[in-house]
Amino acid sequence: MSDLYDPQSIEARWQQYWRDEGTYEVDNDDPRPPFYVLSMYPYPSGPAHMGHVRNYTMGDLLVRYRTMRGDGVLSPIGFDSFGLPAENAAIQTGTHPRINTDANIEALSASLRRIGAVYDWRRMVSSHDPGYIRWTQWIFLRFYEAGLVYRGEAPVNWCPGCQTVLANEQVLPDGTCERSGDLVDRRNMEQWFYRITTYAQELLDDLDDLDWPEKVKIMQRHWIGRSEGAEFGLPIADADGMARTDVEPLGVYTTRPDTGFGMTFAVLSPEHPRVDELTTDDRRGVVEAFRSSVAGRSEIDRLSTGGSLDKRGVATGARVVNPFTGEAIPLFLADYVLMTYGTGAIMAVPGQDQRDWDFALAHGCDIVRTVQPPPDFDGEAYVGEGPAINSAFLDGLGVADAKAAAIAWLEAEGLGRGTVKYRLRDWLLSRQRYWGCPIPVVYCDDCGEQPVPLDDLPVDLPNDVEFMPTGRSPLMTHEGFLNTTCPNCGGGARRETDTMDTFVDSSWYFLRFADPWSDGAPFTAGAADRWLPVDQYIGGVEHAILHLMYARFFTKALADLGVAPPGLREPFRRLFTQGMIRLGGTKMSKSKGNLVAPEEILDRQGADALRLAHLQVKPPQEDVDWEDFGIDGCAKFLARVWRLAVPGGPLTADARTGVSTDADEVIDRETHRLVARITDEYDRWSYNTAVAGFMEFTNTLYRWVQADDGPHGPTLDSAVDTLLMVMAPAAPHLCAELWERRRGGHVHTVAWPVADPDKLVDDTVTMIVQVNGRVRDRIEVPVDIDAATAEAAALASVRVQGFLAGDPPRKVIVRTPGLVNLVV
RNA sequence: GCGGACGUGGCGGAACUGGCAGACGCACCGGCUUUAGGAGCCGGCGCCGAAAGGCGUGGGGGUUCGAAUCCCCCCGUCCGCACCA
Repeated sequence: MSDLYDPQSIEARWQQYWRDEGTYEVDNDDPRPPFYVLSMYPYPSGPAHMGHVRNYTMGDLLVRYRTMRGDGVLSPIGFDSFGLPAENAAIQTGTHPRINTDANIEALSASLRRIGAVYDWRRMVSSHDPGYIRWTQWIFLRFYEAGLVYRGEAPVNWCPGCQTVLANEQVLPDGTCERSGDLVDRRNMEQWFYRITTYAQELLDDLDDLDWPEKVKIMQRHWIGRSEGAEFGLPIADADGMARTDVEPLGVYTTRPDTGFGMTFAVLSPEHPRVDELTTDDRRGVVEAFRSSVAGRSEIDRLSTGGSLDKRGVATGARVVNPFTGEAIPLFLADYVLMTYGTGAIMAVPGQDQRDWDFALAHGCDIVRTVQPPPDFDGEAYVGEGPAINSAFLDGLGVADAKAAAIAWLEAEGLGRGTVKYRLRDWLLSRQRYWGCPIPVVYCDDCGEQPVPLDDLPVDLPNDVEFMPTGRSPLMTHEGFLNTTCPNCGGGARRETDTMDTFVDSSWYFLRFADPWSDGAPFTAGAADRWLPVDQYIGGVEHAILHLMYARFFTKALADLGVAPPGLREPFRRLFTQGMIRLGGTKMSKSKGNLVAPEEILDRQGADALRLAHLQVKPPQEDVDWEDFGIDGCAKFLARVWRLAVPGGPLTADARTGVSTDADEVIDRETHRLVARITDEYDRWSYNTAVAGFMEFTNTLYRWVQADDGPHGPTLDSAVDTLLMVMAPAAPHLCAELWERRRGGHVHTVAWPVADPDKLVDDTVTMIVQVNGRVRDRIEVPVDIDAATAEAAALASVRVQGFLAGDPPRKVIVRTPGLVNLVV
């Protein structure tokens, strides 16, 4: 063994040790208090990139720290191994996705080990394991049985590049696919959905109690988009403008029922089922032309076009009756009214809605204000608070009161009712691709749609497939897969060829980790009860909506079905979102080709230096530029610790005399302060300052070691040992190696040190003396100094007297023992 | 447009509850080691000023004995969401 710091040799050795010894394996009957640390399920794209390193370094630090604190820490790992990249690669190279995926999992696993991240590898799962597929399908079928899955025709987002449909969440604001970047178009297709909207209210309410970044909670609230309003009918008007009683009224939804008296027209979505019925013959041609011009456009395109409103809507020729005023008002179609929100029809109130205002001007409709704007208001539509006007029985009421009164009136008249709507829509889970979890349903000519019996799971993917350059799923033409028997009648049937969105796989993996050996259920409720919810979940903010919302839905649904413990309402108690790594000002990503490979750094400076650099460079939750990383500085620091701590080294304590000096007391206090400080910083994710703490303490030790009147050997030894303990979660290899050489045994299994509170305060402190808030002197005083003595000491200062100019201070503020402020 | 985060030396950042602004690191400068250093150790390092001292946390105002921190207005950067009825 060399006495020089040689990360390569020690890191490989300890990585092997942790694996061989099973140091971080934890059983479900472990007597220690359970603590579940989880980093987000990675997609295995090959060796780890810097983003992985950052994520898994944070997680690993916590795993090791909590273990030293005495917890039985569950630290599992698995791989989100289904998905398009592997299938696209298969299309290009002809290699089956399973082969690439397995190789990538191996590569990523090796990377994680190389950065020193430790897991209970016995619990590893991958989405494409038949044993995992089985339970993903089992959950689907249980949801199916419970009515949480349905198949329905719906306008969907079709990505021509991916040859599949996408969930709304997977379409970017500019209307392109988040994966391929292709422009998504809109078509009607028969698809599978998870009924996530059943849980909309609970998903919203339960956010309040989660210890998550406020930013993520706000994003989720917005995505769920609860709104309160009223739904009511607009009677269809006859030629005289009178309400017809022989035709169903047109249902509209509004959040502003208080402005009903200002409704001067109404607007229908172009795909509304009643367009044909209501359009008058003279308008039919124009309406049809408008409808077909809108038909091909994606929802996002329709909602984000800024074009002038006269082109974006047409009159139907029909009129409806405003039930508030009894007047007949025109009915239009407009592209921005969507069939998928509310009732697909709106009442338009130009006085209180700018878009309606603009539309009214473009189409010659009346404008009536029903909320009194303030005197200085010079805008057009007024959306603020104010008393109702021109509104009969609502006049004078504020917005909230007027809303309530309007709803009460609608209900009393039998016209409508108060309602709550959500922006959240059901989760479209089917994908027309091969490399995903097959949807376990068959279609029988006689019995129709039939779920696959639970005992027949898993429905696995056939391996003998050919990938077409078109991207069309090979399942659609694979006779062996397609042909099956009906579980109901035993006759011939065809399998569903759609597979599941990969977000399904990541919606329950954290539960499987609790008991991956379970063979009678996806996990045992007891194990889930023990470990869940995850005490600390760690990942990227890019999953703020999709993954986290879906996982929350699954957890709630599984609990309600009795699969998960009934009290388990949320999967992740605490969430930490770490920042991303940029290079040259842009996000590092494979597609941008600006990746910095961790391997070179691991080869040269080692895993501990890379980990430390990630921790030190910035607060963990912030984005960071790769240019700002100080790997060399961290490597240099680690070598400094090595020289200080390695037995027989140039600076180690055994070279010193055994004579105790005053320095012993000082260094002992410093050591206790270090423990208190690092413990606090670890607890609040202040890893960058923790690294500063290691460095400061090391600098202090260096000065003492080289001082003539420094501490004696045992005191210094104890200080160095403590440094190794508190650094062990951050730089595990170096600390394990030095600890073993100095003390024997394993630093990661010793108890976390505890600071003696008495040693955290000195007998004296430096008291600041200010004159008019400016620091003028510093005086060393006893910690228990009283106010009068402190004031006297401040006034006695010669430096201070120079600023008082002989006059007594007008006012004296004393904050013992730290500060005296003299005001003149 | 709406929502959020943020703005501190040459650079990344620190200052947790209103009380020493600039910890720690990088870069730079100097010294030591008989000095081969891209090694090691020690020291310096906000700006102006010879000094005393003054000025300093994006800009402007305010609260306070005291503000990087709290309040108001403005400017700028980044990130979400975006014609949702």
